[in-house]
Amino acid sequence: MPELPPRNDAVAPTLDEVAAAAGVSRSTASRALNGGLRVSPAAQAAVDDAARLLGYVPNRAARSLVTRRTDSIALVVPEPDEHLLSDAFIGGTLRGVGDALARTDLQLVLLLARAGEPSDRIARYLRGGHVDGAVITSHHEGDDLERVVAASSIPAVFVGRPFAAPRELIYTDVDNVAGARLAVDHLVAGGRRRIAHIAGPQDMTAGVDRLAGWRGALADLGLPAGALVHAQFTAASGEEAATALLAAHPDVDAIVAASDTIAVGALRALARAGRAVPGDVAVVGYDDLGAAEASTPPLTTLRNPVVELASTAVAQLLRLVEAAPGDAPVTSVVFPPRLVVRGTT
Amino acid sequence: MPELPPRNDAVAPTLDEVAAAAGVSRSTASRALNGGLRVSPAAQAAVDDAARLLGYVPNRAARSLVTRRTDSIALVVPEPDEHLLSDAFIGGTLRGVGDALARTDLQLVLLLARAGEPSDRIARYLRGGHVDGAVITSHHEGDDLERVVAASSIPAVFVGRPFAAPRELIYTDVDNVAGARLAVDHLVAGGRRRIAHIAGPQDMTAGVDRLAGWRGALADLGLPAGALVHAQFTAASGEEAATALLAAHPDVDAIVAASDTIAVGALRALARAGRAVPGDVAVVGYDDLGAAEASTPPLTTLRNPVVELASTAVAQLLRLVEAAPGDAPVTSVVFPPRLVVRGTT
DNA sequence: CTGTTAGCGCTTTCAC
DNA sequence: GTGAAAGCGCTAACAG
Repeated sequence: MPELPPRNDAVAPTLDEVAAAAGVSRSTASRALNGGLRVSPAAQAAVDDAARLLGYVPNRAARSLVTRRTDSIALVVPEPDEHLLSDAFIGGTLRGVGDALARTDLQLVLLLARAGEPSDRIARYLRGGHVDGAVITSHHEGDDLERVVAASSIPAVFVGRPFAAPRELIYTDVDNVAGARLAVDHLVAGGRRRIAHIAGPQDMTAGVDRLAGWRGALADLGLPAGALVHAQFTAASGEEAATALLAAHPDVDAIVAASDTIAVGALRALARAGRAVPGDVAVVGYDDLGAAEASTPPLTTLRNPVVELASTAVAQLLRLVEAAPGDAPVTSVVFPPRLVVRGTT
Repeated sequence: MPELPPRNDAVAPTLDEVAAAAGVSRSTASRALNGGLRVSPAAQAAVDDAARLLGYVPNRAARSLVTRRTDSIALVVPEPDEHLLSDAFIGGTLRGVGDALARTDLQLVLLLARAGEPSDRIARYLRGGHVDGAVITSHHEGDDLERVVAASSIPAVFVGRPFAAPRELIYTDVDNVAGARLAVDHLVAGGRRRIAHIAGPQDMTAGVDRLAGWRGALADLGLPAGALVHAQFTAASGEEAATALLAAHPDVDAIVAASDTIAVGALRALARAGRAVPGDVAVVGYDDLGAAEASTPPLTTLRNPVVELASTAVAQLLRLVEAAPGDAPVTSVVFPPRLVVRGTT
């Protein structure tokens, strides 16, 4: 039975103490603790016991100083606006990230941009080598994260297609173009012909792609270009946009909204205008993150698999981080859209 | 003009390189970079320039190895369940934390419990000294975080009153007891007398306190003990509970729900039962995190200031971390409740 | 005000 | 299989 050194409770035990307790050298203790390559069973057992007894937890700072790995990845949220934080987006994303990290012992560092602050701070952090990689979510055109990532050598995966250099930047996304087409097809199959779109912000590819899908579907079906208005991803903005839409185009019989929040606002505008849903006007939302199901009537919508998007992003990132020179290249992943039919169509 | 060493782009520049570029010793460079105490203006300028030119970013691992500070705090989410992640809770919490961290250069490490996993991993992490402090949110009775925190010396602040040792554990919370009383008072003022409660989970103090407030208010007002059912913090559970409630007590004229999600479910049950709201039955929710305003009709509710709760928790934590022996003790902070009257009362 | 000198705790050659 | 020694990048005495 090895002699145990006095336990200093205020300070975490060091590897030296574990080694001493186990009666081996620090090197052997280190090896034993890190997979046990070239360690005798006896030494291994002694070290394991000592570590457990002492409640040893390796000092990550010391380790990463020498390994040059931090065993942590960053989740970057460049614009924590109302939309992102109050919707279920961030929650779903966290769950996905958590799931993907579950089998690892990586830590998650959250990098939230601060209101009105250039992404400079985040860029410095990322290139400072403080994390092994980054998942970047809620990315807007104009914040220079794309450039930073492309320029630096930090492994990174975007959640949601970035604007530029799609060949070089890796991302996960749902096929927003196909999703919007699905919405139009569904509405047309339901007999609608005057299908309007309330587009989302065009500084996010989700907004751009959904608009493109709606437009493309109408064109492909030989339908006239529908009415188009723009909105932010909020109910208030959606309500306002829908009100304007109804005023300018009283004959619309369907609305494809760029998000469920927008659709909920549209529903309100329709109610105020005395239009029955789906009797007079059908509505399709986008995201299915809770608001769609909770709305009255429940929204027909397109599923945005944010949990899967996030967990896949982390999985790809880990591949990127671990990549050896000869490995198959890590690729972007695009999920197919799925229509969820409820009460508004 | 100091000679610049060749810039090695693959590796971040070290303090030595900055010092060499500035023509000073490493210590002087270090001092200059850390507030510039006892550094000549000339040296300071030279170091600043060199650091900027080289794009120097201090290595946190190396720094924290010697300072014994990590310059990061943890946000602990012991049970990232459906409720927490899909509601606006986590988003609001993140915003609050982000706000409070804005003036610091502390990093945020997110510790998410994994499904079915004992909080052991989190406990080890916290006592491993990997963070300077922790904010613990969504804490349930039974996860041993309280014990861990009380036993270890890690500075910690709970968001939401913990169960045990309230004297020793610091927290921020809204006064949930007073909030529920406010709800009852409001309903009574509106002429209601048969006021039921759909209680939340009793393994969270929010659920316990809201129940206590409802019960206490009825007693104080000399009203008979109202009908009581239990639910999880979800709409589906709330609907189920409300259905049972209406079956067992058809004469209720008001419901105090332990959360807005529960209230939304109750609204559905009432609609299905053909009871007009607020005509036949008034409903008060709790939280006002978006669901209340979005519901049809909009819910009267009690505001749960999650953003403030979180930012205050961080503020108190920073005080705790920085505390010098003689300082005034850091205390818990309890916010008064605020009733938001909308369409259901 | 400045430089020299020691480490912080850990992994990793490199001999044995 | 094991230990000795070196060093990751940084800060903090301590002399000067």
